[in-house]
Amino acid sequence: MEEIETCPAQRLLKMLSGKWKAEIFRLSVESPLRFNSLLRQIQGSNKQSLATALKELEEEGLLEKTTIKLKPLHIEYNLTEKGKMLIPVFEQLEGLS
Amino acid sequence: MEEIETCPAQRLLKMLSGKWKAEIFRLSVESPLRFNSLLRQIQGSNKQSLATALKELEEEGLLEKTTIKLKPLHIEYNLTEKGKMLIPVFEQLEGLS
DNA sequence: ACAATAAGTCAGATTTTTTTGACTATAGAA
DNA sequence: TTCTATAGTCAAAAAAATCTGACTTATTGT
Repeated sequence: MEEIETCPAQRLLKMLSGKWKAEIFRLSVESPLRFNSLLRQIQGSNKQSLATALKELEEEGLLEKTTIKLKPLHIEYNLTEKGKMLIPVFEQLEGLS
Repeated sequence: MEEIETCPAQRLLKMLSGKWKAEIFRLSVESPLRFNSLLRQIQGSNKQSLATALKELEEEGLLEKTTIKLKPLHIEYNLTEKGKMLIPVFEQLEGLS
């Protein structure tokens, strides 16, 4: 079903809607993310949902996935430039609470 | 099921999540809202969903419902002070798109 | 008096999101 | 070589959100 976009902020809001995305985003501001640590950090969450959220955040261009080819060869998710542009919005939001 | 709140911005984000809330919020910035007009303005929406969204926005303290006891006796929804505080967040969000 | 408009509610159906549990593939440690 | 960790995927189930259509009650307009 095609959704027409009427409200300009809606797209951005939608980007961060979903049960775990805001939390993932917040943690990504602090440091690079790794799948299994996230799973442990965000209690109540589950693999599938995190995997989906990460994939979507990636598709939206807020996070980028990198394979670190060092010592213990692993995968990292980092905020992109676009993602970083959202930080002030979050800060403002937090200022209101 | 009890949800624990970890991310500070999450509550605010949740306030405006839901298919129609952002749009309703945006329209409320422009002028007071009336149920049936909203229903006509927001194409694709439906009574039930709008009723629920309005009720929730009210509970969250972003909108307030007033019965206008004049000429054609009707009901209006207006942004509260709290609601108005969110305007700059929306503006910032729109600036990014 | 009669029809229309406003502002809903209610139950049930449909859709979307989120969760569960089982399973996979690769790397490193003991 | 066996065990553990990482980083997932897949199908199915469960839960949450949204939509539909019928119905309501009060107020206006004709």
